[in-house]
Amino acid sequence: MAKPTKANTPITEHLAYLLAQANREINRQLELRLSKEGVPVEQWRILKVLSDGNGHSMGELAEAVLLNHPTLTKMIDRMVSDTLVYRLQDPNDRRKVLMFISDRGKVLCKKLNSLAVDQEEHILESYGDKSTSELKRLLESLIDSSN
Amino acid sequence: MAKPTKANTPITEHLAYLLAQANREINRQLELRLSKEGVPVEQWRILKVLSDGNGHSMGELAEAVLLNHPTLTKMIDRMVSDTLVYRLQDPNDRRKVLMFISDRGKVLCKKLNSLAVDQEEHILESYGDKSTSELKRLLESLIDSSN
DNA sequence: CTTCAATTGTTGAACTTTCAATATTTTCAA
DNA sequence: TTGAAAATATTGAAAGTTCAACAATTGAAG
Repeated sequence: MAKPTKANTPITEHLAYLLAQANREINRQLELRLSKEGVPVEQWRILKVLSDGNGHSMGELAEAVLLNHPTLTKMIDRMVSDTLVYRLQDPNDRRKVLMFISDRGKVLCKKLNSLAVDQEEHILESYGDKSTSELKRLLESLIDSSN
Repeated sequence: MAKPTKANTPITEHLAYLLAQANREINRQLELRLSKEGVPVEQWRILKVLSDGNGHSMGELAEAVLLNHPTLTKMIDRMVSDTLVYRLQDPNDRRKVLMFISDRGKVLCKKLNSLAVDQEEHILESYGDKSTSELKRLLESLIDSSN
């Protein structure tokens, strides 16, 4: 008889797959709401990170919004065109560029936040308070354990 | 005093963000392993779904491997070129195309499976048995509750 | 039956992302 | 202090994805 292994496990039982599936679904829902303002999820993330009012370098920002470097550069180009954010050279380290949110960006970010909160509330309703916070806890700890 | 809201919640506390972050990290690890065989994660998923030996229509497959339709068509084009899979018209419904895995595809799939199992075991080690199964359970139930 | 709507899959154009190479500035060791 | 290595951001070409339109087939209502 063959040795029992995990090799033939259906794909739906792999953690990597479940994460991809859940992410896809939740992201789709969020995308749908944000599309009311014509903004991709990544731009919302950028605005949200910048909305502390401080300057953030491109590297820092790329890490925070889960984009790699060249992709972020080009997305920021678009957002600068839309005057949602602007660039300033870092006076302390002239290799760096510091990104700031504009007034227009702040206004948009507020609208987006409330659309996103809508979604979180919708999830809470169908999925439950307890499951949600437990899931968040486990995800955080998974991320920690992966570094 | 301003009404307390969730609007200013840091992005790192949103479920959508945590999912994206965890997915990105786990996916990156898997990608790294599969790159030993020069295969993207999506192709592994396709091979795995087809490795039941049955024919699967493009629509069914797209759903299962989390790709949208045109993207799958073009990825399958590449895999047909690499003779990992092949197309047959469905005799019962000639709108449909049925995809099958080739022998070469089966051999490759086996190698990929063991690379993926490696990863799952690595996660189990650092993250723990209990957390992993609990996380899987919660993800499944989140996906269920989103339909 | 016949015709019109729905389903299934592909295609081409537009857009986005990625990889590798580049330019600039800073760091640090000799 | 100088020169090599590291860090930071951008660019251009190649590759991939997406959107909208299309083609083919089936289903179903009149």
